[in-house]
Amino acid sequence: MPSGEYDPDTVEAKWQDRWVDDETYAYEGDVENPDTAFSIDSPPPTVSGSLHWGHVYGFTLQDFVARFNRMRGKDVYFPFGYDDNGIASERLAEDELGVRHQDYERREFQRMTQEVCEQYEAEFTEKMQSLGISIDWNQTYQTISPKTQRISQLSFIDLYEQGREYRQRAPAIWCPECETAISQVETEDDEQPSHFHDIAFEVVESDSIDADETFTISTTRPELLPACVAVFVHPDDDENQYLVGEEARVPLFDQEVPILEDERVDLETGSGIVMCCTFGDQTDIEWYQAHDLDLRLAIDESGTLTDVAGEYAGLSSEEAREEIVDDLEEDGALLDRRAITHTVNVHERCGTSVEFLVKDQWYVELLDKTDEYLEAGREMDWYPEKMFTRYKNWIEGLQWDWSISRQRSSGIPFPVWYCEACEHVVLAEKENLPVDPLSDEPPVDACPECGHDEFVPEDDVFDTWATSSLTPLINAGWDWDVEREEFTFENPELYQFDLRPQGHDIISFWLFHTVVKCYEHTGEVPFDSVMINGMVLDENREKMSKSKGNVVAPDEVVSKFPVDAARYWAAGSAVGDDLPYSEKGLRAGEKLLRKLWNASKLVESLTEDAPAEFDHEDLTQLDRWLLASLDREIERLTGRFESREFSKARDGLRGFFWHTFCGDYLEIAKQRVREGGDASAAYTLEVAHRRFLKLFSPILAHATEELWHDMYDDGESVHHSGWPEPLGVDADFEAGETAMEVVGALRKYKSDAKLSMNAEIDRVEVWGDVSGFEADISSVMHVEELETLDERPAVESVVTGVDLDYSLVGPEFGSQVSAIDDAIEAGEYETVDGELHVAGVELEPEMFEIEEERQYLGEGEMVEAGDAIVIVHEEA
RNA sequence: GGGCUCGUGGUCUAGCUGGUUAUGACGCUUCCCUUACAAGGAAGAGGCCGGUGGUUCGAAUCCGCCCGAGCCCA
Repeated sequence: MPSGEYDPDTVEAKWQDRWVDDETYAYEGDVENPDTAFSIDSPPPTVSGSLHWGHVYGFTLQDFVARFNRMRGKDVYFPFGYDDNGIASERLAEDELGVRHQDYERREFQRMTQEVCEQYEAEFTEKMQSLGISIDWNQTYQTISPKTQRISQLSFIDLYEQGREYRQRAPAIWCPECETAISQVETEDDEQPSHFHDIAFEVVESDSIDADETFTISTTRPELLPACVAVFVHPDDDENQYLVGEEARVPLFDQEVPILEDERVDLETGSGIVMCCTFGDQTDIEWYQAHDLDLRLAIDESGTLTDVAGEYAGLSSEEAREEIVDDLEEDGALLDRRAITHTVNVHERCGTSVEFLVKDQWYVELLDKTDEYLEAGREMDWYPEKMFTRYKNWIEGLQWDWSISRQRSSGIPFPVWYCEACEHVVLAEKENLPVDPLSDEPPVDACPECGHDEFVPEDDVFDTWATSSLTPLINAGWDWDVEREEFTFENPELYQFDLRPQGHDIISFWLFHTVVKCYEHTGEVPFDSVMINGMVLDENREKMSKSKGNVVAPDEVVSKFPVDAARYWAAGSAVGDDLPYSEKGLRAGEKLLRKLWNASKLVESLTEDAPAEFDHEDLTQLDRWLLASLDREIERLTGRFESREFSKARDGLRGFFWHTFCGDYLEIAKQRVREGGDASAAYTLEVAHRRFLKLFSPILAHATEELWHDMYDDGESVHHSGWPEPLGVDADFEAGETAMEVVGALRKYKSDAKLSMNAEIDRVEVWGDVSGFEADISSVMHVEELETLDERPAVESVVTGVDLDYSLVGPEFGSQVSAIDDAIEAGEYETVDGELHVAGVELEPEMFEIEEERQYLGEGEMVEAGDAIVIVHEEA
């Protein structure tokens, strides 16, 4: 029985433990009847040791959907994935164990990583459980596990066999210090001192160019001269326009390269003419792709110059730079050398300037099927709908296929070998997966193409998105059935997934790639619906980031506020909109918890003798009115949960509970029960209260569970108690509304008269239909004698103006509306037979309403109550 | 630089298929200890709906431009 103050610390921890121990949220898994499952494909967070507040927000929104559907009788599949297949966890393992991944066989290092991650995963689990998210803890997976590796490799093989993958040479970002490829997100900008070298290039003699014509190029990297493949001039650069279409001769190395024009030339830097080398920076790569330039690879993996550099081959790039500068000077080609600082791309981990290398890389073909992928996106329901635009724009802006190769030493390997002689691709057998070609043998003894018997293993690994994009397949147990020679699902009833949650920042990567891959593997769009969540901002509406130091730690919040208060906060904005962290929002949640708790204590004390059954026909007007109003609220609320309008669901339910139930109804009902043992009221209180607990349960998961067990059923969780259906009770809504307005008017009267709310009032007259509610009004407002008037009391009405219905007047009279307004303002109008004659036109009765102020001249004091009139008589 | 989204009292928001009185909550002011709750109740103040043009009889709402914020891409 609820008593005293609500103690969330104890209550929440108790239920979190019990939910886990009792497996309250376990997925039953009825494969027979796929319609009962409601499956969620929740993107797994990166295991790096801490969950941030954004995770809490995202998971809480998913939990609203999960709990609502569970209440509606669905068998909810809510899994949890640990994303430990990535750079973050690789580094974690290296740091914790004091090792380098290069020193281990890939599989072994992954086992070590998995072990290190286990501790962090346990922490994740504990934290998620302490947030009360209704995850089924029997359904977890790790992206580094052999099972996931198998699925990733199966995916690769399937796409290859479908002809959706190809291999091509392309630039990769390379750290010469770590001797590894890195992704663009692992680079950062760094200001470094350097030198600008002004170097004279000769123009190759032609019909329009004389033999000794030269121009100047400014570069910080003269060692890249041997890699120069073109020279660029800006289209707006009138002075140098004559060079476009000619050829330039590179000093010292003498290769002749085209002079082209391109808008990406920075006119402000150096001479405004720039050389393009393969590759010095990102722009060089763009030029290479845009202008179909040659490749001249002058620097290798270790930062050493190659044979392309002729006599400089074998030197490090620093050594080569110095020698080349010296030789240029000797030749007279070095016109100037000056110190500058400039921004360079460095590896965030070691600070070394990155190089661009050209590597063979695997691609998933996308560009030929963008229309289909767009259509696939359209087949899903988007919450909110507007976020589909981002998916659409992303697809429409695609310019390259998806590169899935990463030249890293750990990660999930490509299950591929190449024939040493003819480069024929040999794939692993599906039943043998996962494999690592670096340690495992290919499945054939000789090349099926040329018969050669030596193979080169592919040493690249998959881009992590290539694995992250398979979570629906991981969850549904996708696998290759050797007997039947087809792909199968262990839990086919889960696919398509009913809900895919996703942050709006990664729609383009995570969601898009997942849709593409699953669509290609199954021929079906993986998700029935997508729910996009916004970002959590700090209290000043700024993005949370470690460097700003404005990150909110979940632990801190939860130690200060109840988890249910955080859940209340999370329901505070439209899905898809960013939400600022707000302690005020959390406090509002606490207030609601307190209100619910206190109201429940009261209901408990009033319903001890409540009958289990009561014919609804025999309930009093007020009781039927309350239940019928609750019916309406349930319908509204259900619709809002269905359309994932959590904020409206929350505020609507809160308002109804707080004002209508606690404010209007409970005040009356408690007197009826206390003073007369009213069974109708006691029954209604209990029915309504049970329903409120169910309705609040998706949001206030802990408090409702505690109250439910205390008051109604210690055996079953409120979260499995079933969503209430409307009772279909008949009621006179209008009379009920009027009665509540009369009560409100009497409260205002007392407030204005500085009377206490339980002060007695001698006599009240009411004009207006409150039939059936008279006794309720009297008892709650302590009215000795309440009289309803059949006739409108003698009220003197003073016309104060005319209220036009512009939605009718506007279309009818158009430009005359302002004249009508002016005439009314000036009082120049009259009513004739119900019509309003004004400014030379006649308005129909439905177009206007005469506004009047009512003054009561009789005895007692008049209080307005909407359309009703209340007259208070005090004997004094 | 390009695309998308957002901008409403001090704060967070509803409304945004155009209709004149802009919703609710938090905070604030005044009053009320009424035995569920004073962390409650009643009343009240506070917004020219980011700015600026336009469409219209009428714009928070539709359109153009500008400013600011967030995200993605370059």
